[in-house]
Amino acid sequence: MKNQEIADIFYQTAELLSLNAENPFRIRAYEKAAETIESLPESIETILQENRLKKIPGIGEATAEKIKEYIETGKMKYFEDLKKEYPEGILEIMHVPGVGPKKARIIFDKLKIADIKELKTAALEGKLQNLPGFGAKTEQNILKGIALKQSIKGRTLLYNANLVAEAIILQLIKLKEIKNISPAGSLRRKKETVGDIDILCTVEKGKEHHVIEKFNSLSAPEKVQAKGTTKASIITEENQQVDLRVVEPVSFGAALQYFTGSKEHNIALREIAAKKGYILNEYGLFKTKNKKTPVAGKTETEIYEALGLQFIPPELREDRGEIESAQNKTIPKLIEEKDIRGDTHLHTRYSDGANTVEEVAQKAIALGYEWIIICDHSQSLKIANGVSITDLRRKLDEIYNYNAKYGDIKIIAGQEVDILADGSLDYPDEILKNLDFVNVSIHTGFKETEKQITDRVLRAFDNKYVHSLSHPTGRLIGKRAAYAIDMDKVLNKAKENGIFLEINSYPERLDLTDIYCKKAKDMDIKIVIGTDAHKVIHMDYMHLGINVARRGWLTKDDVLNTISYNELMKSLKKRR
DNA sequence: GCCGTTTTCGGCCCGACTGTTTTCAGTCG
Repeated sequence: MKNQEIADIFYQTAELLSLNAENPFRIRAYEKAAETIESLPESIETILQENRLKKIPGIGEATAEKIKEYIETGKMKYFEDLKKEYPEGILEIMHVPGVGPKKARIIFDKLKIADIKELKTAALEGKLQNLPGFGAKTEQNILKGIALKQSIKGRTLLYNANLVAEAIILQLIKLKEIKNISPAGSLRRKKETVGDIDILCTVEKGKEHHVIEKFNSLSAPEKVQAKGTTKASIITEENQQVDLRVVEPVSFGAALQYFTGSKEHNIALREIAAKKGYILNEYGLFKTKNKKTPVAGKTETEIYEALGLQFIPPELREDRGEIESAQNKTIPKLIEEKDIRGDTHLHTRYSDGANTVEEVAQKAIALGYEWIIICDHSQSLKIANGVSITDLRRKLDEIYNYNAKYGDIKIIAGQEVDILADGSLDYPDEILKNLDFVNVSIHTGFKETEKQITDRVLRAFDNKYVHSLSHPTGRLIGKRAAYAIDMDKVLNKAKENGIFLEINSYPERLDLTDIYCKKAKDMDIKIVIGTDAHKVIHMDYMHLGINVARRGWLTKDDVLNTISYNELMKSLKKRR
């Protein structure tokens, strides 16, 4: 799949064009093409082969040609030529907070500075403040920006960002001036990683500064990035940037909508507003001719309704078809936490889990579950204390006895079975057939070619005892890329053989991703959500899997965790 | 560069904050 490579080239093309002060809409067109390609659920090579490039919204004559050229030759001449105009480090300079294309260009043109190191030296020597449009303050801010860039985290796992946001909201909510408070931005959209944390609150007019002051006091004074009457920005101890926006209660819905984004979703929404003779901003929806009295603004729902749209859940707001769907009133009722009746992927002490079968069962009861599936690692995975055949028999006995003795929860006997190098499974069929649930996965050979890995998985799918593929792409967010796997082929075979795909809820996995969930749904492939808990406390990660499912447009009916024990057992026996 | 039941040419989302300026450009989200 060359999707990401091509998207990255288009992103960089846009940045280079911005240095040249190109037509901003042309720049935006490249960005839009990049965003679209990045979130395609199929390989762009396939789309090219089938001559469908120009059917993709945002891809036109020029970008289609460039994609074709890149796939066929491995190069894109237009981009290569643009790159030659500047030294490599210039984009890095442009990424310093406070420096954009205009300033980067001046720095390069006037001082021939080509990387961050030189930029820092020049700032320390006072060489920047005399540049046109620069001053002493700009120079200091650039130094601060360089330090910030080096210290601040990139994107943070959703799970961790949530903890930071919750702590701040807990502090702010004590203020009596605050009427409403809510996370916004990618945090509210439940994106798998979060850049800046956005928090929105409403405050009666005239009292904003109390709130802003309190917010700014939550970080070291020198880490306050901005403070106005409606907006402030700090860096927390965890080096996490947090932005607070303050609006009046009458604008809560409009502001929540606006600051939740995504940018692309909002742009599309405002285009619709303009066509209907409205203007949409963070204060409300207004008639173009009367910008004083809003038509809507208190709630998000009334804004969407005024635009002729169904309410769109935040998780879907990525401009990936949700607006058309809302126009046609076909936004699905997304799965919710309360729909969940069980967890499909739990480890115990039989392999590398910290708790006993009984402890896991007790936690599941506390969560209100009806059933759980215990899936420990299989025998060859020594590093995770994979379960030998002898121990597996003991485990099955224990589960059988538990179920016979207690009626409080149904424990289903499963295993997470390794797919070996040749695509065979880590237990023989006569063992597999005793398991109620066989969840296969890859833990070895991450560096193999796409064909090798894909073939292993496809061969595993041919085993009639297999039910599900766990963490299908193997990625660890921020640590390890997905292994090379042809997801189109995997999805097709899963469809053909009735194999389920797992959303692994572990904070750094979240694998399947939202995009493939949507694709699986469209192909009518069922999804299972497993927390992959290695301690009972990890069983609380279920909501993270649900976030992914919701971002992937999944309803209750698309996910097997929502069905009863009897229905589940019936569907597990289908293939055998 | 993309796009089209108001258009194949002329549009393309909107506002806050900061710093360098004397009314606005650049950056950011």
